[in-house]
Amino acid sequence: MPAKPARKKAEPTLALDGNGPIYKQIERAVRGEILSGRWPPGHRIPPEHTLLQWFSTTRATVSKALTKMTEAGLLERRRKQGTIVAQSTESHAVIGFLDIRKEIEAKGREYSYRVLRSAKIVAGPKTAAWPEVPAGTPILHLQAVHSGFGKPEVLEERFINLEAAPDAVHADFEAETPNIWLLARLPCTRLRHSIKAEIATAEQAQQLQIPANGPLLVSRRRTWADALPVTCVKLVYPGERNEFVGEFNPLES
Amino acid sequence: MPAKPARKKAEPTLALDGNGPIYKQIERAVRGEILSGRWPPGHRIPPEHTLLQWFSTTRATVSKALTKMTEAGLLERRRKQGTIVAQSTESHAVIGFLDIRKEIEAKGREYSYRVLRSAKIVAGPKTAAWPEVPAGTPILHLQAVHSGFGKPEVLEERFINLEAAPDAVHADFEAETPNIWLLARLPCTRLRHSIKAEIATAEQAQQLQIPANGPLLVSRRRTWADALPVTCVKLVYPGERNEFVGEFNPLES
DNA sequence: CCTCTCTTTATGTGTAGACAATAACCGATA
DNA sequence: TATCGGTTATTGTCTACACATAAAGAGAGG
Repeated sequence: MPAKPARKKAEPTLALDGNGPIYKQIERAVRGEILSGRWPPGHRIPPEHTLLQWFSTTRATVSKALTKMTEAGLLERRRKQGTIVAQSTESHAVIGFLDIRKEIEAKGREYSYRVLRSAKIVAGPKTAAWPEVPAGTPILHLQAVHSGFGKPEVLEERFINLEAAPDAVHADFEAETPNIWLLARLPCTRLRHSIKAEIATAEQAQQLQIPANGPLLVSRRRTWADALPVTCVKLVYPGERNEFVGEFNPLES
Repeated sequence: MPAKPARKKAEPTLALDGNGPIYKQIERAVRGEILSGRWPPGHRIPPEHTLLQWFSTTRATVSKALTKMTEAGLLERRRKQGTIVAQSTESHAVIGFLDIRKEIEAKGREYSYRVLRSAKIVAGPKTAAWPEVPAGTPILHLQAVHSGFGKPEVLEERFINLEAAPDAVHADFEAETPNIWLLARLPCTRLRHSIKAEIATAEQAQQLQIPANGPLLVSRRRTWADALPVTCVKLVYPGERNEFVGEFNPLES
């Protein structure tokens, strides 16, 4: 005798849209709840067991969708506790740091790289920006300009740890930029970078062919191969002409 | 009659290290080959079928490891064609863009947020930095200062689309910064930001209490909720005192 | 009241196998 | 030779199930 089903939960039981793989449909459905605010930050979403019934699929598929969203920072999952909507939707952003050659060529300009100075030194006061190398370490000190159509675009000042890359003294960096040369030889297992703004010195302004005291965007990067410091590079961009742009789309991937 | 086995491949058949989940061990093993240069960019790695034999596991597990690395940009996979090591080992980096309040409080300073100006305007020449809103859209225009111990740290100029967030006119942004306020109400589905260097105007220098013509780091962000532009914000940091730092460890996750 | 243990819930990881989709490859044919 | 078509290798997605692991909660014993 079928008595009144006595609404068990009255939850709307999300629906799939039939587009593409099931795990992506689940992702869209859940994301829709979050983005619409129906599932606010901190909300505990139904457990996998419930979702697999709503969507008539298996745990592996539901889990794949939720795990992906967790990696994207949209959800937080804990055993026993369940899955909750993450608190901070915005946290960090990705910025493109392409190969400078590609950057310049992408603007349709002919690329050239010219080494202004190349000297073998030892770590000391000159490498103050690179505190990780012990004083006395042999270092290759490079100063160079990246240009497009002969017009200087970026200044580069680089230190290369010759204990990590002894061959660097013989390399032809006008044929292959140090960045590329190093990457091809030594794995980069750690990278640290920073960005700041500075005012152009007279020398920099002249080298970049910009007015004196103009703004500069300075990017400094240090890389390691395992525990061994490999290189420290300072890239100087004219502030007026350059902008680092990043785009982040929480909806995808 | 067992003839000489005639070395089939002589491939070293990578080994697992026994630490943690199998798929992570596979990840480390493969990453090791890539970072060491033994598998250079463009190299075709053994198909899943081979790897699952090397590692005595199943396709699902191998696939999980490789798919994860693909999402991280280390590999490229195509049906039938196989899996190859991605060309650009270095491509982009993550930069922390935390809540300014947290940034300042992390330095141990007492945070305060003061609204300098708040005006209801319509989109037009004043919102040139925000081309996505059609002219005539009602906009809330805010100017504010983030301070630590009373000392100005960051200038903020913000536009809020009142069609997206009509309540913003009544919000008390000194109690809750616009960033937090908006995030709690509207989902951010797309975010676009850029960084550039500028020279402080007299007014900015005075507001930030820095010398005139000093360097500034300018970050501009625009966000969308689905297709609807929500806010456009320009954050101005004194270049001397601030640095955006990011750390990236290709070995993890 | 506190602490310990047991149970329960939910996610984390793994196995085994299936079919689908894609694109390279190879052979047959015009 | 060039093109068409079938075969095959490889990844993409899914089902179904199993056991491991973390943590909350309940109950027993002090």
